[in-house]
Amino acid sequence: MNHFILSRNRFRSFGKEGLMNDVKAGPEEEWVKSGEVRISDLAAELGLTKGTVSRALNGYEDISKKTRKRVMEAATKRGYVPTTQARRLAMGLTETIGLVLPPMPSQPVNTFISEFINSVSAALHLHGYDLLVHSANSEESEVEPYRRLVQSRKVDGFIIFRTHEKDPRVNYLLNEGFPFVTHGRTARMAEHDWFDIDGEKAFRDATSHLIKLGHQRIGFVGGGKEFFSAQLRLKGFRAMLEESCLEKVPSQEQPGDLTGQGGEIAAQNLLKQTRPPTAILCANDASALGVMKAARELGFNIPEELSVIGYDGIALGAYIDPPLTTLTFSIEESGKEMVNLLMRRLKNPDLPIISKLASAILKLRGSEGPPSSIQNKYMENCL
Amino acid sequence: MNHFILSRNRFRSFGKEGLMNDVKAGPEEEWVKSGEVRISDLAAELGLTKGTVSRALNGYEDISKKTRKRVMEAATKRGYVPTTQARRLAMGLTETIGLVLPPMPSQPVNTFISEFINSVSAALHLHGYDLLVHSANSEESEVEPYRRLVQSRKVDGFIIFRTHEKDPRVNYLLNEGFPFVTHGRTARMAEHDWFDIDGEKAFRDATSHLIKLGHQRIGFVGGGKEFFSAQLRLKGFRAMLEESCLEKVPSQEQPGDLTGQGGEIAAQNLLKQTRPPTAILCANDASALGVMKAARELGFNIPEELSVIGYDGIALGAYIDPPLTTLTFSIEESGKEMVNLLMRRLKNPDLPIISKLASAILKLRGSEGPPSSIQNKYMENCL
DNA sequence: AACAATACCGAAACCGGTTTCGAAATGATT
DNA sequence: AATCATTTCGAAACCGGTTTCGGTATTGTT
Repeated sequence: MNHFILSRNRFRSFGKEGLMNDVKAGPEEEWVKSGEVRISDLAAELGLTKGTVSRALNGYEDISKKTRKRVMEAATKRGYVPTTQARRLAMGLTETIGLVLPPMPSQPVNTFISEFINSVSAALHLHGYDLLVHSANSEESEVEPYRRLVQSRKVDGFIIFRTHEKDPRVNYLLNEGFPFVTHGRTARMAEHDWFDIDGEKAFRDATSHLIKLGHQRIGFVGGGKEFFSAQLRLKGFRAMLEESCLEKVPSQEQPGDLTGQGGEIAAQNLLKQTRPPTAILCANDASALGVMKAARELGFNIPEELSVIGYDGIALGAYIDPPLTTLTFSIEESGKEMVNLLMRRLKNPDLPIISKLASAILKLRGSEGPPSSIQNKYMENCL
Repeated sequence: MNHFILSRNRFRSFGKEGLMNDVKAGPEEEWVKSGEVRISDLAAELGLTKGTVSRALNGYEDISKKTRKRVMEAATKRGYVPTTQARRLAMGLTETIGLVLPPMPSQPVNTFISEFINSVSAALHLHGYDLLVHSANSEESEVEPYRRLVQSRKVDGFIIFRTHEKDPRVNYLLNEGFPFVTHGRTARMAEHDWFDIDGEKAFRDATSHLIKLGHQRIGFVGGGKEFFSAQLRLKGFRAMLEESCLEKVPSQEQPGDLTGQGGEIAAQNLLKQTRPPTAILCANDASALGVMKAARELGFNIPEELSVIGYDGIALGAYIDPPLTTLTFSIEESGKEMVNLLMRRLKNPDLPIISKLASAILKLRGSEGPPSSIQNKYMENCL
């Protein structure tokens, strides 16, 4: 339990001796406690200066093979691991990336986030970087956490997700010249690296799929105007309707908020109309679940009387009845790609902006099908 | 974009001047770029030494009110924020807590994790601590990430969740004398602080509820022997069966693995028996969803022919059909409590071990009900 | 053998803070 | 006014590394 105490200044004087006594030195001179040896200890033991030891360990060319070997062996034998804080201070970087969680909605249905954190963290680790996860306080401004992390120099860069079209976080970081990558596009996407899923194409595909099944009145549950991705999904939906010469009924586009509850409300609005849609596209799986719940309660059978398609591909969707058809993409790949973009930027801040657009695929699981009565008049007109 | 460069040694010489030129000094002497002023700059500006400035800012008693005020004002005016890395190095602590994510199962249904991270992160922030999230590589030993983080001194303590009865992480950290708190109990729980939900009582309650509804053959889908909490839940289940003089049929206890898929398999085993259970208790919600899926496919109506109860209270459970009855607890409270325990330990490593046991409550949502045919013979015998 | 080139390492500054210690300035006491 | 106690601050060490610079010792060249 002394680990914590030993590292404090006021007890510094006992530090070294206390350590020595504390160690049960085995017959082979083993050290049971690890991480308590400093570079100066190594240097003293080897009769070198700490500068030399440091250079030896870091592969500098001006160290002879012999001493390098000696240093290496002593280091592994003593279990030397450099103190991260000191190394980072000296090198002027934190080797840490910040990820700020959005304020949790009251109904968190976000299996996405944990998967995303996991993949980002794993990818960062390959580059020797750590992930600092910060939670956003819903009372303060959205940029406040970023500002704090930048000012206190706790991170070298950010990973931002759930972008808005006009994103204050992006504005702030661009203004500061601070490195970051977004998951999702913004109005200023030409000025920063980004990774995104082509939601527009995804929703074109999904809409097209529904149209081919014979649907003519298709509803849409969006994800809140503040999210740019939701806008793009709506755009794809509209574009495909237009292409197919289907009527664009404004009342069939509902806002939503990416939660189950939002989906519920949106579905009620859609289904209580005199001519309700025969299919509903949802901006994410959570709202799709809300839609399905509302539909059940209003007596709509899925998929016979109502087709539902979500977006995100959450695993849970496969376990409900009927299993949710959804647009999926690899979260793991997303995390990896974003980390790659960010690492590139950190290594060389002056490289040109790059971006990557991945595509979602439509995973048919059973919550969609042909409408009960098929009428082809519009189709014929168009083709 | 020069933020990154300026902080590097090789360009240090331009650093200061570069800053000054870079700043568009407003009429009121505003600094648009923040965080580029060091304590030595402040000291020079005020004609003080950095030691004095530091003590003034940190509220030492040996600084006159007048100079303290001068220093404070200059600090806020210049937007001075101490460089975290330097402060931490000097103080010998990292102000960072580590959280290692378990290797993600192929079917991640963990809305729990993101909520937990969120609440822990928020609670830590109140104490000025950061959260370092690390992902576990499934190929290496479970303790390896902890060892690395300890040796490189990246964190001051850990938050561990999903404990095992004999938990190698706990063993390692206890051996190192390194601070941590667990979410869940272990065989050595007398030696470390822990927070847990009383899963035993929760499952007694749930079982009791089912028995009162008239169920006599109740199945159980566990969570893998490796998780201590799953064991305790099983224990509560068994205890209540015993109390009620119901037969404890071994074949009605299935292992499971806390995933939807595991629940599916377990349910198939349970329901294909000649006398299948009329109710199934699940170690978590994810497996409950798997159970419901398998039940549907085998033609069991829920809740008429089969009652299902889960554990975790994930929000998604409310959106399926029927809504999942489950044992819930406040994840936010869990996070807060654990952080409190850990902070107490960090402040004073020698305090006695304490623990906190919270209780889950049974949230009835509709996936359980009386069995189709009620027989009371066992009940009578017992009472 | 004398000299230049190279390999190798020590000395010292530095990163940006915190904390200890002692000296000077101030105030209180006699 | 002299003495002593307090306030207040400067000087310097320190945390644990990294990196630059320069000086020997060694090697290579003619």
